[in-house]
Amino acid sequence: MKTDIFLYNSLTRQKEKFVPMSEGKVGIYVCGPTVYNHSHIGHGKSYVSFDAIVRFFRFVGYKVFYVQNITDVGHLTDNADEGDDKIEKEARKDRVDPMEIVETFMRSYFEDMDRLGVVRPDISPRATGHIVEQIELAKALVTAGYAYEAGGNVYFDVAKFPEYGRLSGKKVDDLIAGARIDVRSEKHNPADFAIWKKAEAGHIMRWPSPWGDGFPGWHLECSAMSMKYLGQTFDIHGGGLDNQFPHHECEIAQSEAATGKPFVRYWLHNNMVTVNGTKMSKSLGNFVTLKDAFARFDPTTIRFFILQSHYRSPLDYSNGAVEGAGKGLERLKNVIRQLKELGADPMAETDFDRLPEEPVNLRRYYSEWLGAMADDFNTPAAIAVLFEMLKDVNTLIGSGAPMPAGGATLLYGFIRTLAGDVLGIIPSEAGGGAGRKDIEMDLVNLLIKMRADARKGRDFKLADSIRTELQNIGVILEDKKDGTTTYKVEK
RNA sequence: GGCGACGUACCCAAGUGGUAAGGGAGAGGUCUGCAAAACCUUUAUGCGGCGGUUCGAAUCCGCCCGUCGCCUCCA
Repeated sequence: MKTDIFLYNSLTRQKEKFVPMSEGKVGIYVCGPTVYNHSHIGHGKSYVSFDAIVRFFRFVGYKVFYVQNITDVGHLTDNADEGDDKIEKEARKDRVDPMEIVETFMRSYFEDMDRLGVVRPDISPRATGHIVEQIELAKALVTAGYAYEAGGNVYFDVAKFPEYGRLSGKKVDDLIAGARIDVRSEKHNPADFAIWKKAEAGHIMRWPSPWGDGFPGWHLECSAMSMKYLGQTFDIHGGGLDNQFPHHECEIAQSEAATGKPFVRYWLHNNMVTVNGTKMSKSLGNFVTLKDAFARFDPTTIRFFILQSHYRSPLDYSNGAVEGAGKGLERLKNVIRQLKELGADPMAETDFDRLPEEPVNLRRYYSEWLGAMADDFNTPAAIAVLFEMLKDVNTLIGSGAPMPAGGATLLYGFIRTLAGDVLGIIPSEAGGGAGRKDIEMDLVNLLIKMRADARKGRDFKLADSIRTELQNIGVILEDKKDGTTTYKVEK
């Protein structure tokens, strides 16, 4: 391992040194989306954050097994016990099969994540694909006396699990005191939550079970699937802070009651996104979808914006803030472009064990970057280190001093690895002159040549006209010091 | 009402006991036919307010003010 990693464990409310269960390996489960709508900027923050975390673990040398579920049944509109199934509700509205809704939005989700540069999980298990496992878990809980059946529903008996509330810092008594009027008298205790729901007549998504036709409760899937793929006890469970209670609390209760073993060793929770200062939520209807954001900003800019604040800090989304981030990112991209022009070999591997201190002190910058990331994945601090390094690189390039042999390649590889491979904030076509191909590229180059001729003849009126007209269709020309002109395509 | 976070320059945002990172914007400069872009320099004696602990606090403690979140679906 390149370094020890310290992370903030929600369970103990303090930073702890990460010690894996199995040397060199780490198992991570992150709560995935319920696929009944397009993903919003909050999903973006959550999955980009965990993507950076996973990438960093891999960079440091861990073999990571990353599981992230897709919720395609059981998530109700009101809470774990009441309301319609979110997916089934959408399906009714559109008069389609629920699985069509699932398919549509699951694809939409992956499409958005791909654009954000989120590396796909190793497994994306779906709740409907694990009904058997969920029924088995429910049966085990009933058998062990932790759950009971009532009218075709199965509830977890919170009173039997004294640890309930530990993760979120809540007391069952307080919950009961603050609970809404309990209309379901069949529950032993108002705080009990459903692990299996009876399917009423007309309910589309249903499966046979020992308690009659029904469907699994939302919390149950994460227990069943995480333990199936990662074991009864595993290293890291992540998710949004809003799921800490009740979702994760319920997962712990179900899992530990069933196995008698600790469920998760480190809990990681990312903070929420607000929009112009207020919370974004589906019920308020003020959420910004990622597709909305992409219509305005480059996905890499969104990713950069997200990683410029800490995953445990709230993030306020506003056009101005993202624009500012985008301009900062341009500097990074520009350096990449310049290093390419200086002949950097993009394929060369970087040896991080043998970094030079001259002419840029890469050894020091690497050490600082690594320290920031290892300290609870402090991506904003890590990015700041990269920008400090950028200043040195720019000074070096601007000084006109000869670049040492392999210098451009080394600097390029350094940035490429830390900013690109780990943080994912360098788009794959970074710094390339062209954003379009073939004939369009040739046409632009033709116009550039015509403009160069006009300038040579001091016909600045024509030259400026060409520049302006190109700008009007989104092609920005930039005259270089050596007399050449490059262009970039505006998003 | 219960629980928990947070409040750092014009904006965004690191920093959890040793004397304020980074980005944007602004200002000055280099370059340029001009422009754009790029690059360089610069911008908080102070970290919501008032007390306290300490040789020393943005960092710890107390109170107050303000914002946000969870307690009901949400990443």
